[in-house]
Amino acid sequence: MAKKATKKNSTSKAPRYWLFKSEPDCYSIDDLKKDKKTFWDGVRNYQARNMLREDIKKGDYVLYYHSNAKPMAVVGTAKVVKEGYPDHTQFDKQADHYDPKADPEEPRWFMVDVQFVQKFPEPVTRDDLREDKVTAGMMVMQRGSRLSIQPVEEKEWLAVHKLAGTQPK
DNA sequence: GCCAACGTTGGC
DNA sequence: GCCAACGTTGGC
Repeated sequence: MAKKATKKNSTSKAPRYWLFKSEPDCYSIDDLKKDKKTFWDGVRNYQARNMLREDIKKGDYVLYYHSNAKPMAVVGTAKVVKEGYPDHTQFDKQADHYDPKADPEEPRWFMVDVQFVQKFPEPVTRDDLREDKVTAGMMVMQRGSRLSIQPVEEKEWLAVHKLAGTQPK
């Protein structure tokens, strides 16, 4: 049944913002810069999966965060160029994130494609993020925040760019 | 290297 | 369905 046209449709209106974590030893902002574009494979957490499958839309903006690294920091940005589709590495026995229980008929794990946008002149470190009132409240700064895909607010997106000394693109 | 926070697994 | 054990993440 069709929804009433008067229904407020706030979800599809504004551009949306996310933070993607990556260990630079595994795949860094420089790798993305070199490749221009990549598929974001290997996410094996249901909460993150749901965002990849349902919430993250083409054109959304991504803060690129280096975890388990020196320094731990937001190091640049990317944008979503393809919405959620099955992560083929779940079926690949050779892959790091092979999932023996995954069923090709009903894939469990999803990924999106992201395109390089910019690398910040300097990384915005956790110390930097902690010192700014807005960015201090980001999910990634919360204790025990393990989610590898996180929603970001527009004001946080803007504040990170301010700290980076660069314009959002 | 340590350990807190979490998610997952498996026994009951 | 509970919950203890275990494994992983990820900051410090």
